[in-house]
Amino acid sequence: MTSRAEAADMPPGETKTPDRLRRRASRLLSQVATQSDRLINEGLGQVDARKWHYAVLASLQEYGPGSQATLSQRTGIYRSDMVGVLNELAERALVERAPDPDDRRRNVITITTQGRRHLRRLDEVLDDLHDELLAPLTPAERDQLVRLLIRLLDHHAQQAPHSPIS
Amino acid sequence: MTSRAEAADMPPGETKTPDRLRRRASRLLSQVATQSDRLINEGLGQVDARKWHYAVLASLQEYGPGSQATLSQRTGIYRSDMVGVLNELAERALVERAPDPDDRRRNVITITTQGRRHLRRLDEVLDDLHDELLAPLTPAERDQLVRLLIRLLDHHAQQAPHSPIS
DNA sequence: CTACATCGTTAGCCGGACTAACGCAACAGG
DNA sequence: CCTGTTGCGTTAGTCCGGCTAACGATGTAG
Repeated sequence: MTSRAEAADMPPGETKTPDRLRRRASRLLSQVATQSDRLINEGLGQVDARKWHYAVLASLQEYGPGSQATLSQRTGIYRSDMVGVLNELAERALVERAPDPDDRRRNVITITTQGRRHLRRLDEVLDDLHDELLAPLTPAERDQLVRLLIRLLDHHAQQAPHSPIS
Repeated sequence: MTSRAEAADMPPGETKTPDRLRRRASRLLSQVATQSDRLINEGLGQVDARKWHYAVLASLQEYGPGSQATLSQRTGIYRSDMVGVLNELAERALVERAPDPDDRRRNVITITTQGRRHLRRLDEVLDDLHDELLAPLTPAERDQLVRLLIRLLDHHAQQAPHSPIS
């Protein structure tokens, strides 16, 4: 319908553009995302971290302390999974989980000094990993890619379940 | 809670961009891929299909019949999962699975006429879905995105496990 | 006081990527 | 001809990430 004219009525056996498989954005996205995830997970694994650790720590550093629900929205991590992530972070003393005196249902999560140090380390590691991930692209292209993805995300993040901020 | 405490322990002169969470390509990729997957799955679900069906059918149409192992490489679907996909396709008579006389270990998979018709339908559906997925982008930008992703994929697909063609 | 919403937490589902192992067939070399 | 190796299809199952459901404790509104 909304594709390049070519497919209207083709004899059976003829194709439109020869590599539709390769060009379908959905396929590309999921495949590249898979590669990316593998890379990031392996890399972060070597410094005893997971990508969620980064998300939470960065969110804390940039937007300040918050309840688990808040962090959940900021990072896009489900609050059911947030529990485990915060456990891991608390174990490592990168984060402090204290009951909120003003609302005893909540925990206030604060990043510790160690946490900040660790975050800096993770930022370095991630910079390197992204260098590897985006190796074939020039800086301008990397920027372009990021911009495009952000626009897609912003467009779809609205009516998404749980609709995360980032 | 939304206190932009940044200067907290930032070494003077060295300022991180404030929304690193939002700009990390790895995060963007996985988030957009998730949205994309949701969209595609829902859309295809409404015509009793999965994205794997499309991958296999398109591969058959474009590169001709092949063994399951061949299809596996062409589509990136693991051969252990290919079994199930082909079962589904064969149930629907979109594909024929016949033993290869030349090598009795193999099955030769052929697309049927029904399969070709179904593929055309799927292509339409996918065109629409991609229109929705890429809605915020101009045609030029969509193309740019696809190009960038292809380059990333090609770069990483080499040393990947199972290293699929597409 | 009652009804309802929110928070943290636990448990569990589901789909997708991936591995292990099997039986079978093909093939290469002695 | 036998023998070890490799490729094939299949089964089973692991692991992980996104997501739902439900609970007890707490807060809030009528």
